[in-house]
Amino acid sequence: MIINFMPVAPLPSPLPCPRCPLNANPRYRSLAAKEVAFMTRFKRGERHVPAGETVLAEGAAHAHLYTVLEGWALRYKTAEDGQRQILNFVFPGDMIGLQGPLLGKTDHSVEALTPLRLCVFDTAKLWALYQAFPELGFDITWLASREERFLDANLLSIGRRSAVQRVGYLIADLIERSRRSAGDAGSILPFPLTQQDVSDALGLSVVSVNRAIRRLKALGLMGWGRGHVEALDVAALRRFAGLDGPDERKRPFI
Amino acid sequence: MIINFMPVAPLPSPLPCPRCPLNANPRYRSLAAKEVAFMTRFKRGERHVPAGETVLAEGAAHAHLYTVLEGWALRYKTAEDGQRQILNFVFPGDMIGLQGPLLGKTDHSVEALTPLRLCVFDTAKLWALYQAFPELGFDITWLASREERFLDANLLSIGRRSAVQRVGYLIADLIERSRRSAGDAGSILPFPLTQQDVSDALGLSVVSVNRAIRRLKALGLMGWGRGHVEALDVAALRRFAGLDGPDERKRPFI
DNA sequence: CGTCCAGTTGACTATAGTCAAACACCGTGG
DNA sequence: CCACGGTGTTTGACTATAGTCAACTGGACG
Repeated sequence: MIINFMPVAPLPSPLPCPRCPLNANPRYRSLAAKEVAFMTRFKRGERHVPAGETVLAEGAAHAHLYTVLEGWALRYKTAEDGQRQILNFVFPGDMIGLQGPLLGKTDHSVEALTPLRLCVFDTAKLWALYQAFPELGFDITWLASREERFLDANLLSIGRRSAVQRVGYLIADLIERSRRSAGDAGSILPFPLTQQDVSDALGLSVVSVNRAIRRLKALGLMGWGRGHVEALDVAALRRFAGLDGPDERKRPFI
Repeated sequence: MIINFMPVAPLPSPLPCPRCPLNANPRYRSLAAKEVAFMTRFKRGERHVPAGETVLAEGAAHAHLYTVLEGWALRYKTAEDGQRQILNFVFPGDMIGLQGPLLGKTDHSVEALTPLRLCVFDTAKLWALYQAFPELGFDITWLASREERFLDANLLSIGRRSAVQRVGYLIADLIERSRRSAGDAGSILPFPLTQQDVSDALGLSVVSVNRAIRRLKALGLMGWGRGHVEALDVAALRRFAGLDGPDERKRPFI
């Protein structure tokens, strides 16, 4: 079965902020008219990144800050011996590149998993945003804090769970986040990760990931095919993996 | 050898902000007079927590927000089976409890490793701080972003390094952070973690941690005794563990 | 002097990693 | 339309790293 991932047609022109797709998502907290007006001036343009390409490279100084409008990406670091560790996944509404303007350099890289549509901001204007709209600054802290919570959970998962549980955890989590950003789309969901990606995210070998996946399939908890997963019993999968109920509250974005 | 950790004598009265010990640390970015004046109003009082006690419990709603003035703490999560995973360590100048007011609940617990002196703020006033001093809001985002970077690094360590390297990494990192918060204090440093703590931070068993420590001792990279470590060759230890050079820039605090 | 806790050690087990080969699917070009 | 190549997945056999269990040591403290 082939599932075309996200209809990122070669989009002609940048979307004006009032028609921002994020603002239309009922699961996201929408911005007030005044804020949208400000964002229009803050927005610099758009950037489209093909799947597999690098958005941001570790170490470099970056002039831009992004919010994902469409698509998935991943954040990773590379160890001395060349192995990579995926730190987290990036979904629509998430920001990319905050570390640069704050800490002076970015310690991780970001790569597109699917074609990506990014909203571009000038890092130099970040401070102006805090001054003009403290509530947006607050939202940025919110986003940073949420990222921290994801990392906390990943750390617990990698540090203390078995290979099968880890895989279940990751997939259940991604299913949830995917549905939240794109709306429920039946039980078969596009899933742009390879088993190699999963192993890089969980600190496992590809072989172990493969065996874990087939164990989860045998248990009837999920299905896996090229480019998609089947959400058979997400509640049971979450329970198996030690994930608690998803957070249903609306989330902000910038 | 016995090393008394931190001279937290039963301190009589809260320190006024102008005499805040953090502001005196040359490695920390000091606050402007106007900011100190604001913080004086923002500060609610102080809280002293004995070593081993809980500062903040997972799940609960907390009315307070803290900045560590003196002492070490650790942030951890508990897995379903009761095992704990230490997420990160908390040093003077770091904030505790930000997740509560931002995300609505705290997903981790915090425990004092040494006697702790905390500066107490009302979470309800956090938003007022963003409005009155956007630059302080910016600094809070800075702190959140820094925490994220620590977690990124830990994730790489736990996911992709061997037991010995992980232990070396953690100890080298803690030596660096300890020195930064307290000033260099010779090669023998107070170190309030047990090997059990180290194993909980690294997703290892105590036995493995013990063997790793003696391997590092045999290599002449460090020393270990009850309540202290000996920094024999920190540069070599960092290299061995895959840590890059420490960040020398001044850090903010609230 | 005895208890307690942290640390240490050895023997054995288990989980996950490595290596290597085969397979399945998809896209390409003849 | 089919052969071919590449990538991603699957499997088995073997290895290695770290975990488990259990006993013991040694210092600190009452």
